[in-house]
Amino acid sequence: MKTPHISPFFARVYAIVTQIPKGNVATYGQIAALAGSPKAARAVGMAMRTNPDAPRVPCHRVVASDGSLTGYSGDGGIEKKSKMLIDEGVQFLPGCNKVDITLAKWDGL
DNA sequence: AAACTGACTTCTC
DNA sequence: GGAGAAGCCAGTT
Repeated sequence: MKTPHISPFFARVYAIVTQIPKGNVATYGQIAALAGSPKAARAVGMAMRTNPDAPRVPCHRVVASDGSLTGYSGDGGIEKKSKMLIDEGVQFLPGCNKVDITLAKWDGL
């Protein structure tokens, strides 16, 4: 693996996202807190948008604070993202295009 | 070096 | 309950 010229914060975020267990999801705020700044949710989102290691970083496991799927520059957009989460075993709220963060939120190890 | 932008979060109406 | 505005962090231009 090559060393992409990314800032340490980005690397930290990617590491955290990569460590999210299957069937669970994490919020941007949670990742930001683990990265060292609980209010850097926006920066975390930017890291996902940059996503230099798309297949390596399960950015689809990262959702908003209320479980809403946001962003996803990949193919299919939110639709594809929700589909992947369902395939991973993440519970979704009925009638809403959001994940059941109440049950699927990552413990943060 | 300064200003703008962005896949966020939270409060208030 | 839904919509709008403000605040925050880090990166990019």
